[in-house]
Amino acid sequence: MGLDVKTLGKREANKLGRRQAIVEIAALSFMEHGYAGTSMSAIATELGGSKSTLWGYFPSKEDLFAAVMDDATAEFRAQLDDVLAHKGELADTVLAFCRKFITKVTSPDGCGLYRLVAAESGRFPEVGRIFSSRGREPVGRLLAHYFQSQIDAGTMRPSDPVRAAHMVLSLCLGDLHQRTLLLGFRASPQDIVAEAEAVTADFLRAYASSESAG
Amino acid sequence: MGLDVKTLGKREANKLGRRQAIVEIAALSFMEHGYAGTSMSAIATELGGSKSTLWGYFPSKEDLFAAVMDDATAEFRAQLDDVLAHKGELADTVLAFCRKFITKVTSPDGCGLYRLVAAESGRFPEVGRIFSSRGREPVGRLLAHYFQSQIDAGTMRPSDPVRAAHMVLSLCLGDLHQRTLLLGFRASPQDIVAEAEAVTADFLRAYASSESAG
DNA sequence: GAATAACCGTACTAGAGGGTACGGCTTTCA
DNA sequence: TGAAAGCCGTACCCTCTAGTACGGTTATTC
Repeated sequence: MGLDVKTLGKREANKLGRRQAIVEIAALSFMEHGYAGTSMSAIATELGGSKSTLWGYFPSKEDLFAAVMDDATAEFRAQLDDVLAHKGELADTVLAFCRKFITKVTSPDGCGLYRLVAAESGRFPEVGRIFSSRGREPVGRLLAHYFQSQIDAGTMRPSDPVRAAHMVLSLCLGDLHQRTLLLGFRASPQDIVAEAEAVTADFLRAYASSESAG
Repeated sequence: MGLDVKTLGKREANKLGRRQAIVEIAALSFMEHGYAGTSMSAIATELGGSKSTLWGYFPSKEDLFAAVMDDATAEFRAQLDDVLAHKGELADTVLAFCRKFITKVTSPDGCGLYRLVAAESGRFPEVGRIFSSRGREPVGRLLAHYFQSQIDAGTMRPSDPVRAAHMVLSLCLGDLHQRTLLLGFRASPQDIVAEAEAVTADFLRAYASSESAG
């Protein structure tokens, strides 16, 4: 928010820091054990504090979970906004986007978050809603907007930019992501680059304008 | 296995039937509430029987879960094998495959299974392994094999059939699947057909041989 | 230096969960 | 017809969990 730590007293600053620490510990625990598998007592223990303190910050397990989701999606969105900020050649931009995106969805963090969301979005509809509204949807919109500009510029053939964006996003959630999710595979930077190049190639074959296609 | 119900006494037949009933009830419960969120007592209650009976069939919750996974993946694989059995025109076959596949991954069953697997494969590596080894991998192999035959026949351009298969599978786990998974969206048959046609179109643009491309 | 906000540890309630034990009823099967 | 397998209901044990209560301790603030 608009608050600067410097304008706060030590008490308030410590409180904010402590809250953040709780959220981060809880996020790890939720990602590792799921919602039902995570106990408040365990969080309090790992935090080092007492249960009273924990309940002082979050009046219930559900509130803590909501705070974790808020925190994680905000960070997710910030990173992806950043990825899409720069512009350059179509192939280079798409490749860079895919690298960043695949890196995220094959990282332990991203994978854990995806697991958590997939598991709980059935029981807690707002979990999926928050994740979708702050993750996939805005990223898809930005990507589609970028593609529209490329279509106008003639580097992409006339087509539906929204579908093109969906294609790239789906391809980025491909083999590497599935193997990470299901088999615990640890993708190397080389793996990620290779997959990003494959995705970019598939995309260019389907959507690049004929004169610029390889 | 190779056993025929007719060769069994009533006792054995009843026992098998009862076991199957338990597995099906447990599957629903696991898909709806997750592993940790499912209680053995609840399963026993829904089964109509007593806890003793339940423990008589499965000595622990983990054993029951494993049985559920085995059952679900076997059915999954059988259905997908069936889908890939017929052959015809490239575009028609791919479209039919996509329709079946997308129908499955946007069905409540398929979605629940995917949720369950995604959630538990972190804690139980064998869950993801079983699912992968009997779902995505054999399907990918069959699809790649089919694509190789099409490449040989000249209807697909020379390319890596494995990557082409990955592309189709990834695209089928696209927008519709994500919306079902995260937002509880109920896809209509029309939605599924539209997505299948879009996937097929993207695939053909990227992999059809130039003379047969539209 | 005193009021106070935050923290700690611990002990507690109340409930739910996995898993066990047991005595009696029903069905199969020889 | 009678043994045995299977099923049922219930009461039970032990552990874990969410959440509460409370008295003492540290750090901030005025």
